[in-house]
Amino acid sequence: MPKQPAQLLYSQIKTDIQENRLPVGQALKQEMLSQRYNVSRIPVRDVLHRLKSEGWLIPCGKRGVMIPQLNATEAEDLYLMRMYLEPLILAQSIPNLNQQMLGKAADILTKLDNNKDLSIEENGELNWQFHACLYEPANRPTLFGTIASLHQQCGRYIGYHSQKLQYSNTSQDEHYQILNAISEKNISHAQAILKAHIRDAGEILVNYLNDLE
Amino acid sequence: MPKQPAQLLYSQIKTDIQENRLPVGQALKQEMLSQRYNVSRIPVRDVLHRLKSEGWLIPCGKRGVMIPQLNATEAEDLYLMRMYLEPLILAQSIPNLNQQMLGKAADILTKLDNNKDLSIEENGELNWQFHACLYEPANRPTLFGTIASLHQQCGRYIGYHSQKLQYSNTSQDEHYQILNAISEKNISHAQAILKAHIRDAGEILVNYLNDLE
DNA sequence: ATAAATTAATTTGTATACATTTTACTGGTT
DNA sequence: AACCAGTAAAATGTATACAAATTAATTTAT
Repeated sequence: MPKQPAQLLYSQIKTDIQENRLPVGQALKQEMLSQRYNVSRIPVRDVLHRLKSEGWLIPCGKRGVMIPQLNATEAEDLYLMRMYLEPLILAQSIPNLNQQMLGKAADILTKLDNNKDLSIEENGELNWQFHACLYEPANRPTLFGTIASLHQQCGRYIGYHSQKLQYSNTSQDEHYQILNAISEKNISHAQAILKAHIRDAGEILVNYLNDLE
Repeated sequence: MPKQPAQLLYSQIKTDIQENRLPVGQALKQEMLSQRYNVSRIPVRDVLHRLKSEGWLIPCGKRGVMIPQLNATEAEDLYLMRMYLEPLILAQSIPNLNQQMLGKAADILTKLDNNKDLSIEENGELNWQFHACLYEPANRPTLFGTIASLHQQCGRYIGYHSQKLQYSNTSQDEHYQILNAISEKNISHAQAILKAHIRDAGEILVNYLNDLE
């Protein structure tokens, strides 16, 4: 999908952060990265700034940036926000949802069921696409954008630990339940299941992160 | 406060957007901006990217950016999110709040009362400082960061129209009510007032924006 | 005359070179 | 031995120059 060289660099660095191939907790040197990926420092700087604004990097010292340690409180915050914002947009989406969109969502779930051996990123991407196609009909670009950004940030946590977390089975069950409630246009029920779905995933992740120490 | 040249550029461009000194709805040319502010295109590019990620600019065509038209739906989304997120962080903050912090908040309200002829930015900045000093004790950097970003984006709307909106009086009343509920450690009451406070401000703004057409 | 295609222009993206700032180190003093 | 100052090294920020891409204008064909 990404064709421009800088877009590629962005994906590469993000993946390398997600899979722990870059040093955590110490300043990332632009020179080092530009050599590693064979580009000049200019696109590196662009990407670092972008990743910082997206929460993948945090300030380090007066000017630098670094990869933040995984942190249970941050994960808790991310899921807390999702818990409250996603039911909001779902409520606005349901009146606009048609059969075609429900079908599209169902197809994504089928894909998740069938391809059991998806890579971390592919799995996360499909999961997001499912949620996204439920939310897009709401026609709320700003709300949608914030939610998308929260999902992105969750990706940093999910990605690396998904092997150990493996809550995908119960997660899929809940996905189907949400879809059922939506097709019945039962807004408050759909909201409740969605909220519980996010809370469950968040709790598992937060507990896991707390057990690391 | 901003000392580095690029930080200055960032503030300048943002202010010029807020006060309508730059063309809305058409591509912002890097060359034009670099001449206007007497810097090279490199820092201009940095600032444009940053402002885009913060919602002050949106994509325009395949590569450019532009200043988005003020939009009632966006304003509604921003206030909707604040309505749900700020009570969350307030609940986590109240147990940690001490007298000193309450005093600091009260001082800010006094400043808002006394200096009736504050500039748009100063007023908005004080308003944010009041909210921020209530939320910081929660020790929730991620949640806090998202809320701060939402306030920033609201600034684009408030700033330009605050003369005509002038809801500052009722807004100040609510500020004091919130502070009272907090000092009594009545979490749910404080949350309810805060939520109503945000809803009121949002409704006034959204109605105003809708009347523009 | 309108629409498609090719070419010219404008505009953005990237590399290299240089200036400024920050960080690390060395040497001297208490 | 610890701490501060001053200097050297490293890293980031910025300017200029050039390449790639997009947008516009012009030409050509139907």
